[in-house]
Amino acid sequence: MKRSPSQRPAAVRAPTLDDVARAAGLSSMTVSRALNTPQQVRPATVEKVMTAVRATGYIPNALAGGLASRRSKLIAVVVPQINNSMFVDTIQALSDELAGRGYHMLLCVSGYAAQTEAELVATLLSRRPDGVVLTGIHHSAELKKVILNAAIPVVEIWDLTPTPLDMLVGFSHEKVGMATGEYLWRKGYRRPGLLWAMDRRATQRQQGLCETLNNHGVSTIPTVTVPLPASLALGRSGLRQLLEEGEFDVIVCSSDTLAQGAIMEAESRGLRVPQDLAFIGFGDLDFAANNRPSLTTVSVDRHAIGQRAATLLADRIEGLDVEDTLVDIGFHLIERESA
Amino acid sequence: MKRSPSQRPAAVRAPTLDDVARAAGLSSMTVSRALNTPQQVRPATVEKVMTAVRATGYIPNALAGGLASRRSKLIAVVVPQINNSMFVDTIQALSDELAGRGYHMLLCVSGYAAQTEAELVATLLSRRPDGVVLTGIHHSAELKKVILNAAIPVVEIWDLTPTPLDMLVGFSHEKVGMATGEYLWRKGYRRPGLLWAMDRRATQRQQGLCETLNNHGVSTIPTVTVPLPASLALGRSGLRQLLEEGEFDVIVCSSDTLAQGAIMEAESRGLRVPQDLAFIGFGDLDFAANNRPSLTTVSVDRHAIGQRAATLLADRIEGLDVEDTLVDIGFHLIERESA
DNA sequence: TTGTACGCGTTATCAT
DNA sequence: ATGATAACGCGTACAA
Repeated sequence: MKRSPSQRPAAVRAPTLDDVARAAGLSSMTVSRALNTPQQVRPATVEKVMTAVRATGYIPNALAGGLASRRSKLIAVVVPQINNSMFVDTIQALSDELAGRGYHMLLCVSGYAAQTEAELVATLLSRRPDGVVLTGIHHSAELKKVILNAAIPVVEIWDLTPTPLDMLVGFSHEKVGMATGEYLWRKGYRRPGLLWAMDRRATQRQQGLCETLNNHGVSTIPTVTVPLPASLALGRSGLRQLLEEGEFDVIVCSSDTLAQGAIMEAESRGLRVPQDLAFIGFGDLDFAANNRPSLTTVSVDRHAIGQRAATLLADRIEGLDVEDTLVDIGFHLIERESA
Repeated sequence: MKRSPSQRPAAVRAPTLDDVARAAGLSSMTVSRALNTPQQVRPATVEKVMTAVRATGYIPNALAGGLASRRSKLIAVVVPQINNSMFVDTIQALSDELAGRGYHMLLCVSGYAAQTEAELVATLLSRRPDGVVLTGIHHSAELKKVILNAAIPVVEIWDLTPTPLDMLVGFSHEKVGMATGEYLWRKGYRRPGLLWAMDRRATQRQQGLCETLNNHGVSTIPTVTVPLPASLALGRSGLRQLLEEGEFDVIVCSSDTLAQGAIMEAESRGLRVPQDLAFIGFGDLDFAANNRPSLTTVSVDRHAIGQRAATLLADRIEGLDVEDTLVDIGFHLIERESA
C-alpha cells in the first residue's frame, strides 16, 4: 500500500530478481544464489525463494546473467547445410548432449562458402558463446584469426587434420577413399566411374580413391560431377551422363543419395545390380541396409561425432580434464549386395 | 605512449565500444551509432570508426546490447525432432530467412513430450528471444501461460487451428486425411490397412481418413502403429505385421518413409505394386517422385512453412503490418504409380 | 552530428 | 548464510 496505489508495473515489464527478492523479503543476491547454487543457501530460504519465483512468474534474464558472469551457456554451431542427411544426425546428437548439460544451441548455416563462414562466425561471436562447433577444417585466414583471438573453445567436426584450431572430432576422408579403392580392386572391379558431388570433403575422398586405383594401374577414371545438394534426381541424371562417356563395371558415388538415384536409373534401364553394374556409396543412410539390392557403403557414426563434440566442448568449458582433443571417430566399409 | 607502457590489456579482455571510441578519438555513443545506424553519422566519422574497429578487432557484445535495447535479435525454435525429413526442410528455410533479416536461431528439441516442451520454452525465454516458433498447436497449460505472460510474438507451425496462441503457419491434417480417403474411395480401394506412427498430427490425419472411409461404408480399418521415429525398417516390419492380420488392397502410411519401407517389404515378397497391393504415403520426400513405382503421396510445402513463419515473426517484431497471421499453407495429393 | 548520464538485470567480490 | 556494492558493455533519452 505504500507504493503507487493502483499501478501494476510488474505486468508491463518482466519481473526481475529484485521483484522476487522483494516478494521473498530477501536481497536479490540471495535469490540469485538460491537459483544458481542452492547448496550455498539454507533450505528454508530456498523454499521462500521458490515460492516467490512462482508467485511473480519470474524468468531469469540470461542476457544480464551472461553479461555479468561472462558465461553464456550458449554454443554456436556452424554447418554447411541443415537438410543434409549426414549432418542432421550430428546436429541432433549435439543438441541432445548440449541440452543435457544445460547449454543452448545457436545454429547457423554457412552454405559451403568460406567467406560466408567467416562473416557468420563473427556475428555469432557477438553472442559471446562459450564454445563453437565448426564443420570441416578449411577456414579462411580471417576466421582463424578471429576465433583464435577470441580464445574460445572450438571443435571442428567431420574431418581430420593433425593441426586443428583447437579440438576436433572427425575421420579421414582420404582414408575412406583409399579403403574404397582397395575394396573395389580386391573385388575385381577394373573399370570404375565416379559420380561425385563437389564439396571439399568429397574431393578428399576422391583423391584417396584415385590414388589407390592408380597405384593398382587403373589410370583413367571417368568422373561426372554434380552440384550440391545431392539428390536422387542428380543421381539419375548423373548416371545417364556417365553411361554416355564409357563402359563401367562399378560406379562409385560420393553419397548414398547419389548412389540410390543412380541405382534407380540403372534398374529402369534394365541393368542388373551388381552383375551388370555395381554401385558403392558413402554414408550408410537408412535405406542402404534396407534397399534391394542393399547398398555397399561406408558407415560413419554421425551421432557419435555430435555427442563427442558436445562432450569435449562442455568438459573444456567447465574446466574438466579433456584427455583426447583430437578424436578420430573412424569409419567402416560395409559390404552388402550392390558391390 | 601516455598509457601504461608495455601492457596490452586488450589482449586479455575483449575490446569494448569504449576501446574503439578511444582509438578513434570519439565517444562510445558515436561508435555505437556508426555501427548500428550509420546514416545518423557523418561518413568521415564512420570511416574513422571502421578503421578503429579493424585496428582493435572489436566484436560487439550482443548480450550487453540486448540487455540495453531489450531486443535480442534471437528467435527460439522448438521442434519435436531435428533429424526428421519433414521438419528439417522447414528448419533450413527458417534459418535462411531469419539470417537474411539479421536474426539468429536458437534451436531446441522437445522430443514429442508436452511437459518437456514447457520446460524448454521456459529456459528459452530466459534468453529473451524476440520471437518463438513452436511446432504444433497442442501445448501444456503451463506453456501457454508462460508464453502469453511473456507477451512475445509466437508462430505455431505444421498444424492448423482457429485459435492459435498468436500467429500460425500450417495446414489441416484432418483435411489431408479426408482428401486421402476420398481419393482412395474414388480409385476403388475398399480394403485399406493403416501403417501409422504415433504422433499427434498423424493421429489427426488418421481421424480424417477413417471418418471419410466410414462415411463411404468402410468400417473396419486394421491398423498397425509404430513408434517414432519412423524408419524403413519399421515400414517393413509394420507391413509384415499388417499382412498377418488380414487382406488389403491398399496400405495407407503416415509417412513416405514408412511407405518406402513397406513397399520394399512388399516387393521382396513378390507382391506387385500397385496391382497386388497399393501404397500411399505422406510428405512427398525426394524419393517419392523418383522411386519405381513412384509413390502417390501428399505434398506439403515444408520450405514455405519455414519461410512464412520467419517472415511473419520478423515483420511483427519490426512493427510492420502483418496482414494474415493465420496462414493455411495447404497441401496437394499427388497421384503417381503406387496407388 | 556528437556527447553525457543513466539504466538494463544479473553476478563477483568483499563484508558481515 | 546473507547482504551491499560495484562492475559487465551497451543503448535510450536528452542535451549541446
